[in-house]
Amino acid sequence: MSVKDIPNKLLVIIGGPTAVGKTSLAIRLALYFGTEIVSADSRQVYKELNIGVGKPSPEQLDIIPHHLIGHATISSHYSAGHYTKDALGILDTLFQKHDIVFLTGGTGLYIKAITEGFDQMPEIPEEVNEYWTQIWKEKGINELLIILKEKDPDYFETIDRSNPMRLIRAVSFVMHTGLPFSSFHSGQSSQRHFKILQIALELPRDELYARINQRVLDMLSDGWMEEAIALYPFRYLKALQTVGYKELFEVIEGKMTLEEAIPLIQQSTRRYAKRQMTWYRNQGKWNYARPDELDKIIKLMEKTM
RNA sequence: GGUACCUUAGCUCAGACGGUAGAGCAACGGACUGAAAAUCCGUGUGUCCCUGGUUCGAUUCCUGGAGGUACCA
Repeated sequence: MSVKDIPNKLLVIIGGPTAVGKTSLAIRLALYFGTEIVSADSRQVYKELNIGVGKPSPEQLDIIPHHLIGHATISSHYSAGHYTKDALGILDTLFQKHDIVFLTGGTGLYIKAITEGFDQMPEIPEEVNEYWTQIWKEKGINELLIILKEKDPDYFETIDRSNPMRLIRAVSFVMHTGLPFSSFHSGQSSQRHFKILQIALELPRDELYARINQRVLDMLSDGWMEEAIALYPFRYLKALQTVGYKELFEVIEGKMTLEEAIPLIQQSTRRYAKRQMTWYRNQGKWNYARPDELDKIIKLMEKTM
């Protein structure tokens, strides 16, 4: 029997900005409902990244089985497309055993891929991407705009034309496949065989920012610097374009001291949190709750089931 | 205690024959289909220290306070 024949399956998504308390709340809920947790975090997928990305502790991972944490390596070019496939596969398996499954993490795009779907597209080899990145670096953004305007005028009209990464992706796609990128953007939501309840955790901003500042200090005393030193040789990998690691690499290079880096790491983490909050406010249908409002969340779940 | 200088946005500071003001950083708002902890776009948020005076009009000039900095005692 496949999942599509079983009604009344519920996926509860716990979103919210970094450091708001997603992990511990999800564990409490998963314990209460006797189920498991799927992560939706674009940096916790890497086995080499630990302290600085706020992975659940080994003790926490012992309490509740977690999925899609540390299953990829930093050299593997893991992306939202891979995640979508992996996550849907795991959800299928988990819903064989459980009526309720929790999905939690801070990466809005990954969550959106689950709730609304992600169009199937041909894989673009990494070298193609690197080639056009090089062109951009050497000739500037205009070169990419000219190509895109010719090969995919529709997408050229809608794309953010000052965003190099989007342009590189679009040009790579168009030049490699010979097809307009826009023709793959159906904008259609996928049907899922489970119900979805989205809960965004929130805290007053002062409180959240204080937690972020403290968490950066905690991570450093847990050995974040040592982790960064070990990862320094890999600093150019995409996986390491990550809040905090970037600053610690500069400390290693002697460009600043750790004392100077700490406020900068706290600041970029706060900015990251702000971007996440913007996402939740404007993408998808979220119910808001504080991280200590367990009862409210359980009631919402009962109403949905 | 005396003398000089300073007090304008969250911070560092510009500025205006007198017509309620602007930079950098910070902050805030936004976008978002394969790097999304990435990347990109937008926005000045203000008792111009307080108090009287001159003036049609004072943040700007004058008086008197308060706070700060430096030097002299």
